[in-house]
Amino acid sequence: MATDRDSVLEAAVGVLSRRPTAHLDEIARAAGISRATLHRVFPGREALIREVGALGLRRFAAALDTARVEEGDAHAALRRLIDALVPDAALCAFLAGENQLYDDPEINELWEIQDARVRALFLRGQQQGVFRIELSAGWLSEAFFDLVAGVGWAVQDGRLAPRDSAHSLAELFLGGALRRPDHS
Amino acid sequence: MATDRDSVLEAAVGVLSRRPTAHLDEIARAAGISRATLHRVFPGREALIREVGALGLRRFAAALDTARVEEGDAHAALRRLIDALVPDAALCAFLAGENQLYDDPEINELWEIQDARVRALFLRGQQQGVFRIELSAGWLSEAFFDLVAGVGWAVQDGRLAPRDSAHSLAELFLGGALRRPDHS
DNA sequence: ATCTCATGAGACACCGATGTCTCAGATGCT
DNA sequence: AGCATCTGAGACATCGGTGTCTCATGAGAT
Repeated sequence: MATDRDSVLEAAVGVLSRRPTAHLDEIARAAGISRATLHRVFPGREALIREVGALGLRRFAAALDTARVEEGDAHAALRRLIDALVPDAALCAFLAGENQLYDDPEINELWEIQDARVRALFLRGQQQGVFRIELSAGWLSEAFFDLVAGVGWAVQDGRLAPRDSAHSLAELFLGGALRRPDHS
Repeated sequence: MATDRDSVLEAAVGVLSRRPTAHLDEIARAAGISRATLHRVFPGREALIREVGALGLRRFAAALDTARVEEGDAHAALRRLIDALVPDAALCAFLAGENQLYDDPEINELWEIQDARVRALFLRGQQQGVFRIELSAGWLSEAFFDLVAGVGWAVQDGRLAPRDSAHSLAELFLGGALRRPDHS
């Protein structure tokens, strides 16, 4: 039952995204299982971390797919991406904080692919004239991911209501902090 | 010579902001000293981490002071804060990623004070009509810090030029990713 | 030149987390 | 009921990082 593994991974994310050094005891307790069973499902800590990373990247890729980021107006595509990504913001927060994963070439490659898709989205948006061109697509994509991770942390710690998260992220990232003077 | 301690801390930040679990060996090597000397300067790992956090908060507070965030137009104050904060972005990246520090009540209190100053800046800006009021001051302040940390990581990893960092941060955070349609 | 002191290299014990094992109890099926 | 299977609790051994020590080296001072 794949759901079993995934539910354990889900619980692991909840702990690891906040404290990457959490002991296996905590993770097992968070998953509602014993440390012995955790070891039966995942051979060891390293494997668990890798699986969490892989899950995060699968979800990330799935969000890019469901948002159809390669299609249509870049602005609309980014809004779709935000809606698709925010439910997995905690996973993204984990990915952002875990540089240890970058040792694994397989994980690294998957990450590169998804990251390139996001960069391409921003580049396309710049070409379409909807995104600012003074900021590099690389920086836009990186900052976007930083804010997604920030949303994940804030929601987990109760500083941001899950209902507001997508809106807060979209408005800040797209529109910035300054009040639009509009045409005054 | 206090500079000695600080230079070690500086090197420690360079390593710890990227890998909070780095061994003392790496930190010592990064600082150009032996593990033995590192132990002579700081009693242990815990003390070192605490000192790095304290240094980060001192710098953070100093940046808030030099930027005079409590004075004048909130927009201009925030731009001053960005300029003052960006040189220590790596330190902020460390602070953002290190939740273990929050056990220490002294560190925690210092953090609360500085964080409140930033929140107050955004609140004042909202009252002045320069910052958007649809986004809570808390979220603005948190997102701002996330982006500062992101700048720190990006610069450290060479993905963002130090020269561009302040400008990239200010433009994105203040103006958002969308190209201003202005009055078309 | 000699002395003093800081440093680096290495050895060593300690400790905590991990990984593996066994066994008892629970669950589910026939 | 009897059996198979899974799980949790606990007891180990192992390993890696940390903390402490000693000793040799080298720079600087007198």
